[in-house]
Amino acid sequence: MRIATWNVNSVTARLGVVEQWLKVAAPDIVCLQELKCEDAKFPRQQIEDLGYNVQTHGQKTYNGVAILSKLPIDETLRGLPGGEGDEQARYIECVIGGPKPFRIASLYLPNGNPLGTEKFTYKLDWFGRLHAHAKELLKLEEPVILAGDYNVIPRPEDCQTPAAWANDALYQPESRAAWRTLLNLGFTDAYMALDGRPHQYTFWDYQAGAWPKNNGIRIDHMALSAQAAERLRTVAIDREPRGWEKPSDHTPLVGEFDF
DNA sequence: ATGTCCTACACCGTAGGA
Repeated sequence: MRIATWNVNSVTARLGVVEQWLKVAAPDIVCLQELKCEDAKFPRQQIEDLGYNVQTHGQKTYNGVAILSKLPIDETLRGLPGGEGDEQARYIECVIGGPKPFRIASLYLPNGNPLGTEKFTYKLDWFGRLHAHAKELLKLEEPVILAGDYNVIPRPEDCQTPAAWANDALYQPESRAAWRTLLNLGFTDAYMALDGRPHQYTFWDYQAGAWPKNNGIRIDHMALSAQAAERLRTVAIDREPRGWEKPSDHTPLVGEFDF
C-alpha cells in the first residue's frame, strides 16, 4: 500500500497538478495539507472520480487538511483534541478499514514565524497538544501514521544553509526538540528509518530560484507507531511534481507499507 | 533570505500568510 503526504498550497489552484500526480503515482492513501478552502468548495467529485474516498477538514483561505483513500474510511476525527476555541483546521484522523486496518492523520503544524510573537507560542502549544494526543494513540497499540507538514527542519543537513535558517521558526531549538519529543514517545521518522541521506528536501520556496538552486528543506514527515514502522517497506521523496507547471512549493513524501 | 504564489475583499490593487 502506497501512502503519501503532500502540502498542495491550495487544492483548487492545484487541482490539475493533483489529479495528474494521483494518476501517475497511483497512491492508495494521500494526506493533503493547505487546502485553503471550505469543505463545500473542495473538488470532491474530481477526486472521487479517480477512485478515492474523501474526508476533509477545511476552512476559508487558510490551512485545511484532507485524507484521500482507495480503501473504505471507517472513522474520522476532525481537529486536534485539546484546543478549545482553536478554529484553525490543521488536523484530521481516519481509521482505514480492510483486512489490515490502520489509523492515519493528516496534519499541518503551524509555521510559527515570526519569532517572538504569539505565532511561535501557538506552534509550540500545538506541538504540545499533538504530543498528548499521540500518547493516547500509542495506548491503542495499533498501526498509526502521523503524516504531514510539520514545519520543522530536524537536522542541519535537512537544509542547504543552516545559518540562513537560524532565525526561522522551522529551525529553532524548541521546534526541533518538539519533533524529537514526538519521536521519543515511540514514533519512528519514516525517512530516517530507511534513507536518512542529507540534503533531500520536500519544500523549495517559490522565491529567489530556490528550486533550480536546490535550496530546499525537509519539513514534511511521517511519524510511525511501532506497529506501522514494522510494516514500512520503502520511503521516497517524489520530486517530479515540483518541476511541473504551476507547482506546489512542496513535493510528496511516499511510503510503501505492507498493509 | 527573497528573483513568488495564493486568497479575500473590494474595486482592476493591496494586505496577509507562507
